[in-house]
Amino acid sequence: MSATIYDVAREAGVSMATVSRVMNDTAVVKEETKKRVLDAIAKLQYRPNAIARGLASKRTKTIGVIVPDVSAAFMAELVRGIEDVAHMYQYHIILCNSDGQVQQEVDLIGTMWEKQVDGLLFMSPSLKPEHIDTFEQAQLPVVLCRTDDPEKRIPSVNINNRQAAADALDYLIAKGCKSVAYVGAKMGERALSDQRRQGFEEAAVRVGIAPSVIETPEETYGSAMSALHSALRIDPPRALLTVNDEVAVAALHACQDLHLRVPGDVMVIGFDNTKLSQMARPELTTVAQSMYDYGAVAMRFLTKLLRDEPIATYTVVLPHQIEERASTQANLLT
Amino acid sequence: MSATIYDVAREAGVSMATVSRVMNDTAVVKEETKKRVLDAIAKLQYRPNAIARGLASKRTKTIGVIVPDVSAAFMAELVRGIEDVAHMYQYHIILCNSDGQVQQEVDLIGTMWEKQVDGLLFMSPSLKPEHIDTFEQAQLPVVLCRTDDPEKRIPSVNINNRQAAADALDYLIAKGCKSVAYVGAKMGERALSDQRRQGFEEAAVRVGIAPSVIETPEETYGSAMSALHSALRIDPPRALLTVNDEVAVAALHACQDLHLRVPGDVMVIGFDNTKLSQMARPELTTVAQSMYDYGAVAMRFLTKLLRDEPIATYTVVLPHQIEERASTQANLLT
DNA sequence: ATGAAAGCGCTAACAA
DNA sequence: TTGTTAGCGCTTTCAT
Repeated sequence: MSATIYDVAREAGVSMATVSRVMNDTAVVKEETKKRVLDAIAKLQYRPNAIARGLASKRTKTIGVIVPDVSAAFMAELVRGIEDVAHMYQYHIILCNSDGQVQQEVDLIGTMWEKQVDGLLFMSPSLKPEHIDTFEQAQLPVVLCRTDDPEKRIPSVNINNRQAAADALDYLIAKGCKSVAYVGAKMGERALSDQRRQGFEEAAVRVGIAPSVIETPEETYGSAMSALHSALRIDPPRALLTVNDEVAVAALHACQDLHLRVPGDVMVIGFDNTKLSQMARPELTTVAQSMYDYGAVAMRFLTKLLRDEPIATYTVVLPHQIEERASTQANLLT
Repeated sequence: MSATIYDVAREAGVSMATVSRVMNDTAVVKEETKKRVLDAIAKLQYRPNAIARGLASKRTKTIGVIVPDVSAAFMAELVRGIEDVAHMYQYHIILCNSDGQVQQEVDLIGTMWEKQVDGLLFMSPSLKPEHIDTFEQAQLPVVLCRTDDPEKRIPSVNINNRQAAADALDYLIAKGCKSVAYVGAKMGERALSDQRRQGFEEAAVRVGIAPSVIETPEETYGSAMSALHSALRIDPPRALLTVNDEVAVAALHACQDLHLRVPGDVMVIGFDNTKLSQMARPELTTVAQSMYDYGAVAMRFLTKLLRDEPIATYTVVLPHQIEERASTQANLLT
């Protein structure tokens, strides 16, 4: 058995309260006593039991992180951002994958509650009433990350996906593209990918071009590849705006296969600015938002909530900008 | 405040011991009593406090996972494998990033100990004596994953990197390549990338070709790209065997830039079979090992340790095989 | 089959 | 400045 606070107290000839005090720096302790305690701690190789601590103090210094799937490259970057900031503030994270399934998500929120996490970072393709109910029931500080709550009931960190898609379209129009197609899947009604598509469609109407959409079963490389192969065969648009970088790379390759040059014949613009966008040939122009920052900001937001720091807004909107690379660098206007 | 076991006991008109019994199924309880307890639980929306449970039972159903960096695509896949199996066995994971720094790793092992995790999954570029000491001190069941312990002191799950690199070389030789260069960084002495390089060098000597190595500062796309640009300019080898898929994609593009055709002029073979290998053009031949399985097997191994299940071997060696794709599909022999 | 009671290792009043 | 003493919400003997 390893040493307890009681062993340290005895070794140092003080009470356990004093040991607790020097460990947590929660009250002034005489220098000399403090030294004795520290020595005892070192001698016994004492490590406080975080579980006991959690039970007594009702704070566990751990936060729950629920994501659809860490193995998606951009999610991993985002989680890294979360973990780094958590570490800065001495928090640990319990990571769970939900596969975006509501029942699974609800269950996980429940278990996080049982685990007495101090707070929750929640990511989901789209927020449902069940989620809200469970949050309420668990009485847990929650920050949504990359997950939109149209009614703004829960604090959240997002980008303006509608605007971002519109910006991307404007950019392509300015480049001289007369026709643009959006490439993405049809997810739930409020899903992130839907917002991007809507942003595109609205902007298309605004600038007076047809809001044509190439639908892919899933938003992955393979799925997009087959959808694009058939879609691009006849009358390909001048530009492709894709829901994410992975689909954009599929677009790049589909064009190649059909002997359409990028950017000469077709321009391609991705979304998310993942590492992938720089590992493609031609390099990919993409709507940039640092995934790492996304996670970092969300976690920082949660620490503010947990430490009762003043908060300017409960609905953080992160900036986005277009990262211009080779896949759109051609001048069609001349 | 939410309900406690005591509230449930009172509501059901039984003692808390009985409530505990029905929750944990740890002794026979009369059907009728059980029903009363279950009803009370439902009525009060009772959720057991996992922290209190952990303190009393000394088991937290939590395992620590220490990785160099989740944001590396293959690590994320591996972590997903861990989490899925953990979930199957009702464990949760606390995920930490160490950036592969020994001090950081030692600190994390310590905090995981404080957190009373039931076990540890440890990944590191190379195992140092400090790690072993800390494991011993923490008295924690540990499984190394993708981390070699040459002395076999700690249970581990690995592939045979030496053999895998040798196999890759043999494959290229059989394809008719007369010269092959290895591309990778010089990491620590026992690092995984070093084992791959050594396997290559030994095999090269065996088959009688020069063991030429192209060294990259880091094993990333950008870093490899610049190293390759200068290295391939004069007298490029017939084939490139790279330390991982990311570097392999860099190799693909570097060749392209220098007007070397792949696989016609230079064959390229990667390592790890990440999603990336299928998203490259030409698609990448690679030494395959499912990263997901890597994590899943390691976690399953740990559960065996924790449940005292019989264990066949403490040093699990996962199989690998060459996944043949376009980047090596040319016949040089005719 | 059920209950009573003693911890698990710590924090946080409250005293002194 | 330090010590005493209750708990925190459970599990787990030991009785009954």
